Amino acid sequence: MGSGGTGRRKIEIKKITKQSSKNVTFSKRRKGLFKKAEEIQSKAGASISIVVFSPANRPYTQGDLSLFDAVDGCSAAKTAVSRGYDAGRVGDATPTSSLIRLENMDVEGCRNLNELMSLEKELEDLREGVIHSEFFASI
Amino acid sequence: MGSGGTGRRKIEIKKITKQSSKNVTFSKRRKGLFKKAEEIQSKAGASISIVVFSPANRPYTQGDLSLFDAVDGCSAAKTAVSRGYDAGRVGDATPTSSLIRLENMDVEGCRNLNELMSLEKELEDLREGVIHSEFFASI
DNA sequence: CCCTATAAATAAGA
DNA sequence: TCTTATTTATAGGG
Repeated sequence: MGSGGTGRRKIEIKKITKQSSKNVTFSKRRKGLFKKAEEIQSKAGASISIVVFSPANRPYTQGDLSLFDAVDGCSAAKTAVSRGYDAGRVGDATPTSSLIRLENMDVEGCRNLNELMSLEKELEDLREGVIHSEFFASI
Repeated sequence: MGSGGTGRRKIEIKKITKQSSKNVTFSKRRKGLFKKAEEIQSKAGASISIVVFSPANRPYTQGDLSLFDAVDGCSAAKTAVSRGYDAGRVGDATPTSSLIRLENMDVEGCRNLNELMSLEKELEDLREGVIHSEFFASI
């Protein structure tokens, strides 16, 4: 024994224990996220779809994924929305694909949605300041 | 005046005030949801994509939407995951489309992913009970 | 899984 | 937009 004593088994246990609590954190927080998503749907009347890839790349989803097709139906708009409101961080799944998609976008077909999104951004900037106005009605 | 006194203007203001606070609720909660999604990504190492349609059908997204393609790449798997882990509530956008998609699924191409998901479900059932095990490592 | 102390989100008021 | 009382989420331990 003495100064060594760091058997293989001890190291293994330490590593796995850390991973285990990381997994617990992921599980609890994913559950919390999905719960909040459901609340927004029921309390505020929104429609939400979520895809979560776990640290081990296991997929979890909530909501009808065809909601994504509503955005997906116009790839350019989809990419634009994603880039406009995104923090830019994606994880390690497919980090550069939105750039690739951007080059193949159908600009003509997306005109209306893009205009909608410009309007959205303007409203987003205005919203906080006029939130109490009695004549501001649509979000 | 008397017992009437409910002028047109008064009714308008009341209606818009209610809608306004509903919008405030939606805005605050959407912000909170996106914040939590970012936390799970940074703290737990997950990858998340979200699409939210506001009560007025305005789209908000977070994350690289191509994550959905990773699921979307196999429609059957996508639908299966959605149905397996979903609460079943979708809002009012396209409530039945996942059933439609199910009929067009490419079963052969999805074999591996479907197997993965069966395994996932088994693990999901087991996970809570063995979460403290030193040899249970992957979520 | 449950419990609970602490931290975070949020609804309402101004 | 800011503040705050209250509700809700979560980390850590059992």
